[in-house]
Amino acid sequence: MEPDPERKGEAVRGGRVGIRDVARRAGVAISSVSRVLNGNPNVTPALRQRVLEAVEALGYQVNLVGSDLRRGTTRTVGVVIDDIANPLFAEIMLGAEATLSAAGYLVTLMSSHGTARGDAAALRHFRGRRVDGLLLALSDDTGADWHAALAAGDGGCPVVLLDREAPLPCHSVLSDHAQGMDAALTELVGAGHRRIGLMLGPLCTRPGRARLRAFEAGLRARGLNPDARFVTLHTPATAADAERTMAGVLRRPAADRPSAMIVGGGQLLTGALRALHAAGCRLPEEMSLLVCDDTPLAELHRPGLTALRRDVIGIGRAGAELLLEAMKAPGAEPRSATIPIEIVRRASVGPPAA
Amino acid sequence: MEPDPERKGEAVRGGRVGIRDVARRAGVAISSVSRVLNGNPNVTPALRQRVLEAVEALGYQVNLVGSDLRRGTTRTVGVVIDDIANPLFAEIMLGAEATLSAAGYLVTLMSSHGTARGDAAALRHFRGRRVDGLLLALSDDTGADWHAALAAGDGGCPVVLLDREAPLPCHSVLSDHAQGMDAALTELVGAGHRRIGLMLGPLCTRPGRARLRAFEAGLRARGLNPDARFVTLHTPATAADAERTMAGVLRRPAADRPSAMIVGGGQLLTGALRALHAAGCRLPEEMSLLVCDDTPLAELHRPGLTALRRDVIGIGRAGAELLLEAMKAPGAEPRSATIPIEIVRRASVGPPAA
DNA sequence: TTGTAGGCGTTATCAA
DNA sequence: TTGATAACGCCTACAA
Repeated sequence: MEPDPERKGEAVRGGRVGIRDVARRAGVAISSVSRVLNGNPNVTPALRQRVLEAVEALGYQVNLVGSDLRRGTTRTVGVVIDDIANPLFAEIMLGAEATLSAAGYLVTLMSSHGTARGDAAALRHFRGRRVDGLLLALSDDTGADWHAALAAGDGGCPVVLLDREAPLPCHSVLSDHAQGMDAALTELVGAGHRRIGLMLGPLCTRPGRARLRAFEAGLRARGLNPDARFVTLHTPATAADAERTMAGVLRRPAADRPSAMIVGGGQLLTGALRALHAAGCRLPEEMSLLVCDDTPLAELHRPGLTALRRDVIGIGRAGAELLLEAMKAPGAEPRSATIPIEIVRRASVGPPAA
Repeated sequence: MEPDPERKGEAVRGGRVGIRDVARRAGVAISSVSRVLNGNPNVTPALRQRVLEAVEALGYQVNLVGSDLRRGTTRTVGVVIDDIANPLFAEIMLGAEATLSAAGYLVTLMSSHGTARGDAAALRHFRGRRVDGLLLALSDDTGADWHAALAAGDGGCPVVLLDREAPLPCHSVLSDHAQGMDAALTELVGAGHRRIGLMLGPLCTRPGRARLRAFEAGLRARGLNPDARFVTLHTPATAADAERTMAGVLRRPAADRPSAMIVGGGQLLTGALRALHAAGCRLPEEMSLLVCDDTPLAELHRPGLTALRRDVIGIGRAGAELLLEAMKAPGAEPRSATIPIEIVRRASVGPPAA
């Protein structure tokens, strides 16, 4: 079987209709088809008409891979998220997408499953596919590998970090966790608590580190000592993990456990509440509870949960805006936006039992 | 300024290091670099060594766009989700990603913002970029445009619909909403309810349609008539919208409003609970509540919310498995998996007040 | 206004 | 085992 010269490349093409087929059918040059499809004004209505008919008749759809390759740009930005189950994530995306799509960019997303490997795979995919920009909430911002990729600078696309940090200056949107944690401690200590516990996610991203640091510093500044037994890290921050931790805390005699707990974001609250309910622990009579992120669960739980809140949509929006600027002026000085955190008082904080 | 022949194409290339640069530096042919990078066994260790050194030294990263174009395949599947804020979405992704990444596929995601335009944009992106398969939970499965794209069949990649339906046979994962709604009605009617209200999302996707149909049929089968005043559709299904609806219901005199409400998935529960709390309405004494999807909020709310539950991770897994088969045998007969729904009894359903 | 042709970065075929 | 080369599908000077 000799390859039919009329159909060369057909095996690789997969039998799809290509721009050539359209051109042939319309009896015009390939470049004319391209012009019509890209809205180039220098086209006779008659020619446009014929091309459009051929496109319709053949059901042609552009192959954007060819287009991307030729143009060297994709009008697409990639978002890497560590934990797609985080209740805040949807709102961050909302803010980012609104801004970016208004500017003509498509937004695509990959989850990195809480692992540095996932980060690397997503980065390889997006950079390799030549997205025009990247919004990164990586699973692990402590690795040296992606720092190198950032440092490469030239050749890489503009990047904005979402509550992550790198050893070199970098565009980023940073929540003011120090301020938030301080407000939390003020609230709890003000209510009379001295034994305060803390449940956090992993330390390999900024929120964990910032919250822990602020917690320890804040306690010391108030003349208290963090009790290492009641500060727990959860990697990854699953509900099941948090439930075990909280159950363990609740098994201790009341006098020997924290009178108040601060629970970090992500899925931790779900697990903590499961354990609390299972133990029949009343809030705030038997224990006070303060959550690091405000969610419908925190709001609608009875009693309502005192929580830290930030403008989550604003995080996405700020990230998108920084990215748009960076894509416009790739060389510009790294800038970062800071998102304030406020406390929302509800009913889960009260005076300690003892 | 004449273009320097040594640097031709540099403007378009954007000054990135390419495979040519690596080849030149290593003193080998381009094809040899490609072989090394793709793990082709027919390569001398010495040559491999030199190439790897050059790659390292230049910080070279493959341009997957070129690779995609040449190969005609991407080892990537696209997922289109109507509502990224839906609490179930993360678990669907979890199930799908586990299965697909084990099979060597990367999973990328786009949200379609609850609009048919969003669906179209996402589809154009993914198909145009030649993903190998598509998992679709579109915002609107009633449009003729994407049906045409599906029918095109040849030329398009394999597709699995997630709780969506098309006029032609198609791979799909379908939740058994009829069964779920029937269980819900059995529960409520069994508790003595006769006036049952329903809050749903839009009818432009299957869950809305299937639930509504089953609701009406189920009531009639039990000798009851659905009261049109208490069946509300929400497009899109936002919390604010649901809150308004529920507040409206609660403003009516108790004798003239439903004694039980069934609340659909998505964000509707959040809004409904806000209104219920604001009105100080006690569950189930003053009204019974049953939710169409089980979430942490339903579980941890006090009183616990009776809910319909399905194996959400299983939806993603089933979708991924169907897609893997379809990608292996593109011509195969469309198959569909059905996901059962069960009821989880908690405390929000009781006898009617009157 | 339209056509011709070159090249984007890669892989695969073929010859050496 | 290695190298030269021809596509993949598209866009864009440039020429006509």
